[in-house]
Amino acid sequence: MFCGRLRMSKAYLFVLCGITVLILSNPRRGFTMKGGRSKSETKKADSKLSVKKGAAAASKSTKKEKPAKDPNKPKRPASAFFVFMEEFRKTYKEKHPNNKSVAAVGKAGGDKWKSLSAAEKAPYVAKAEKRKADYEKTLRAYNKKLAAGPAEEESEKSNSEVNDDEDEEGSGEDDDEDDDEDDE
DNA sequence: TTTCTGATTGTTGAG
DNA sequence: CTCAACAATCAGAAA
Repeated sequence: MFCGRLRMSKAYLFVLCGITVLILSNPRRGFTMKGGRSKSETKKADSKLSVKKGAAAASKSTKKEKPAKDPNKPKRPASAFFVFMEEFRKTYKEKHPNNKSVAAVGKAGGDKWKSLSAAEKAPYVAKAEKRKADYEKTLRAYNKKLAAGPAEEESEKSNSEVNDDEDEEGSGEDDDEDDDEDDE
């Protein structure tokens, strides 16, 4: 505590090591304001204060490495838990409108999630899978774009670009197959 | 003003 | 196979 926040995130390390990178972080406000992702990760080590920081710090110490942050880079698909959370958050907010801690919602959500049965998780998992499929498609377009020409600044002309040959949305949206839950 | 932090679990990516 | 990072959220805290 004397040091205040020792747990500096990647961006912070950059600042300490080189301010150059920080400058690059400025323009990103248009894309994602929340650059800082949580670092709680696995609680196995119970290391809320370190883990990723330690490794990152070591790396940075030797040499500053840029994580190549691409604005076009597709974000990872939300897992079933996150899908469930989206809805859970609404419910929780109604019950606790005064709550402002995301941590509280997270805890409650996690607890509730564990309380759910496989059958109950089924719909969420199904949705998550769908998201994953979409993610793959997006990632594919992203890769292609990189191959096409990542260094292209200023689009001179509207390029239709991403449309890849290949399937174009043929998926039947409602794939609600019977859920024969196989719970053990 | 802008960026980071917290807390949850799951999934993905890299080693 | 295993570990680590990151996915959303939202208001507050810090620089």
